[in-house]
Amino acid sequence: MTQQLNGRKKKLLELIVNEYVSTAEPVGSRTISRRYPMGVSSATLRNEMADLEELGYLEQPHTSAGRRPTQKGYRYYVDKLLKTSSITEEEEKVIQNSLAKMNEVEHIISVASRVLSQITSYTSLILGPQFKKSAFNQLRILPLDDNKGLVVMITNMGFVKNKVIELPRSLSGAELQQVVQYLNKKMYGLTIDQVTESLIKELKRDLFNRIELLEQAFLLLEESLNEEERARVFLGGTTNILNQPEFKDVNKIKQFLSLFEQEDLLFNLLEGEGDVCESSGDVVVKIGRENPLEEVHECALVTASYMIGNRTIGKVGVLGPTRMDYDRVLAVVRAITIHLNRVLER
Amino acid sequence: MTQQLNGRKKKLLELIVNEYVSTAEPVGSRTISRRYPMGVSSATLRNEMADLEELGYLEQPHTSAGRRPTQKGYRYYVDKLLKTSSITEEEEKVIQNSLAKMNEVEHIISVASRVLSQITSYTSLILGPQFKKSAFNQLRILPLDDNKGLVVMITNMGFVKNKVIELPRSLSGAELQQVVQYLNKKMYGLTIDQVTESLIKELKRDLFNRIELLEQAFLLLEESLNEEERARVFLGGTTNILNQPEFKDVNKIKQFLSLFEQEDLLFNLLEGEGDVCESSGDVVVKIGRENPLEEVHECALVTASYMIGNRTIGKVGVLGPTRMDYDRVLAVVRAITIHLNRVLER
DNA sequence: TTTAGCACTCAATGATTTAGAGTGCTAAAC
DNA sequence: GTTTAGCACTCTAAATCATTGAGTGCTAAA
Repeated sequence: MTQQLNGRKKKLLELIVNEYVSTAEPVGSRTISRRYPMGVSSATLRNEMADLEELGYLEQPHTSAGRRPTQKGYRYYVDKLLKTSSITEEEEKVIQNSLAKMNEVEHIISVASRVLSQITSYTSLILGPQFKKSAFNQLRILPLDDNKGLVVMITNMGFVKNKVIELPRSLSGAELQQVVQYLNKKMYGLTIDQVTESLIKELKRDLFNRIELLEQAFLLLEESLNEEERARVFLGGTTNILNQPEFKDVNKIKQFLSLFEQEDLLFNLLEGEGDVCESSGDVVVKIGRENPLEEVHECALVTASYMIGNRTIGKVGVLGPTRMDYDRVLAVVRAITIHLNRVLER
Repeated sequence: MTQQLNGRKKKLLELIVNEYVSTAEPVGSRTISRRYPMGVSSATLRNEMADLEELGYLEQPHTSAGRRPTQKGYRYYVDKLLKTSSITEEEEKVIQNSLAKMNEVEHIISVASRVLSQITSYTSLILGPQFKKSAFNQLRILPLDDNKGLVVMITNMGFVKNKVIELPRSLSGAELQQVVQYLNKKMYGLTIDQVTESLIKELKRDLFNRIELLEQAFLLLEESLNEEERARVFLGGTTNILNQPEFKDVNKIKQFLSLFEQEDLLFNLLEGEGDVCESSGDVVVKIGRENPLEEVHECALVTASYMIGNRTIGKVGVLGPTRMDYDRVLAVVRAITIHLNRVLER
C-alpha cells in the first residue's frame, strides 16, 4: 500500500509537515518554494503536492487553500522521515536536577510528569508503578496496643501497604505468629496479580478455625486486589492544549479535558496499547484514529515504558495534537524514561 | 453602608438574582413584570431597578441592556434573602449510597468530591485530611531482613506513614528498641506540626552516639515535615465550568483551569480563609473579589469544614461562577459535610 | 407614586463586499 | 518527458454596512 516516494516527494512531505507543525496553517506551494528554495518552481511543487494528496498523505481544508498532512502523512513522517535528534543540554540538566533529589516514588513520578509537560508544552501522562505487578515479599502484623494491630504487606519492589485492624484478645501472640508464618509461606514470590480471590478462599479454608479472628487482616489483601485495581495516572500540563489553535472550540476543549477526569480511560490509553508491537521497549507513537479512544482522534500519543530492574512497571506518555513536534517529543520522552529508570534503580 | 431595602426592592433583587442565575442573560424590567406579576408595571420596576443600580446592587453591561447583580448584589442576596432549603431525597440517597461502602479515607474523599461536583454541576474541591494536624502516636521499626528495616509512624487519627531503611548490622536489637522507646516517649501526643526541626535536632543530640546509625530513620520524620507540607486537594468536575456561558472565552478558561494544576494555590484557597469568621463551623461563602486569588475573581466559593471527633481536619468546597445557584449549593455542601463527618467517624 | 408613551441606545445578527492566498490547467520552454 | 510561466477561478477571512429588537430614561398625565 505505502508506495515508495521519490526523493523529492519525501523531502517535500517533510517540509510540509515541519512547516505545518510550526505554523498550524495549511501550507501552499508558493510558501514552500519561497521559504525553502529547492531549485524547482512552485508550479512543480503544486504538481507534486497534488500527487501526495492523491496518495493520501496530504489534504486540503477547502479547494483554494494550502495543504496539510493527513494522519497517513504524519505516520509516514514518523516512520520514514524522522531523524532521531536529542534534547538540548539545558533540558538534560533540567530533567536531571528535578529528579535528582527526590526519594519517594510517587513524588519522583509526579515531578517527572510536571517536567515532561513543561519541556514539551503538551500534556504528559505517567502511569504510576503498578502495585499489582510487584511480587509479594512478606506480611507482618505489628501489635499496636491491646486490641489493635497494624497489618503490613511488603512487596519486592519496596511497596508497602498497611491497614490498622482490630485484634481479638482471644488470639495469643504465638498463634498470631503461626498464622502470619503460614501466609508468608504460601504467598512468597507471587505477584499481587496472582493472589486471586480463589487463593484467598483457599487460605481462609486452611485457616478455618481462625478465620473470624483474622477476617480483617484478609480485608487488606482483598482491598489490595480491588481498590488498587488501577494504578494512579499522573498528569501534567492538562491545559497546555488550550494554547493550540486547533483547540479553540469550546466543545472540543470540553471533550478533550473531560478525558482527564476519567482515570479508567487514561489507564486504558496508556496500558491498553503497547501490546505486541512494542518490540524494542522503545518509544511508541499513536496518531489520531490509530487510537481507539474517540477523545484523542485529533491527537497523537507518544509513549514509552519505564522499568525497575528488567520489569516494566509503568508508562510515560505525551499527548498533543496530531500536529505535534514529533522529533522533539520523542527525544524528550526517551530522555525522561532513561532518567526515570536510573533514579528508580535507587 | 448597606442600607435597608424596602420590601419591594428586596423582592425585586431576589427575582433578578434568581432569573439571572438561571438564564445568564441580563434581565430587563419587562421580563420581570411579565414573568413574575407583582401588581406593578414595568415602568415602576424600571425606577426601582435604577435605584438598585445606584445603590450598587445591580449593573448594566451597556446602556440599553437589562441588569445583572453585582458582587454586592449577590452578597446581599446570600446574607439577607437566601432561604435555607434542603436537598431532595433523591440527592440524599445518592450521597448516602456513594459514601456508605467505602473504607479507606482517601477513597471516601475522592468519591465525595466526585459526587459533589456531579450534584452541583460545578467544580468541587476537598482538602484531604491533614497528616500534620494529627498527633504522633508511636514509631516502630520493623526488621525486614538482615540489613533492612521498615520504619512505621502512626498517628492518633490512624494515619500510617512508613519508609524502608537500611539498618547497619552493628546495631543490636536491644539498642534499637532503646532508641525507639526514647523517641516514642519524647514525641507522644505532639501533633506532627509540632515536631519541628529544632526538636529533631534536639533528639539527634540526645542520641548522639547513635545518630549515624539512624540517620535514615530520621529521614522519615523530616520528610513528613516537608513533603507532606500540604495535604492533597481532591478535585471533581473541573471541566463543568465549561458549560457556563460566561466561560466561553478560551483565555478565561485557560486562566481558570490552570489554577487546578497549582495545588499550592488550591490549598491556600481552601485553607487560607475560614480564619476567624467561621463562627458556627457552618458554611462560608466567598464571592468574586472577596477572594484574594485573581483566578477566581469571577467565581464564588462555598466551603465548609469537616471533622473527625471535634477536630477540623479538612475542607469541602464548591467553586462556580458568581452567578451560582447559592441556595442549592449551600444545601448540598451542608449535606456532604454532614455525611462525611458521619462516615469518617467510622 | 404610578403608569403610559415615546425617543433613543446599543449589541447582535445577517447581508454584501473586498482582498488575498492558493489552486488547476494550458501551452510554451527546457 | 519534465518543468515552468501565466492566468482564470475558487473560497475563506476580514471588513463594512444595514437591520432588528430588547431595553432604557424621561416626560407628562393619571
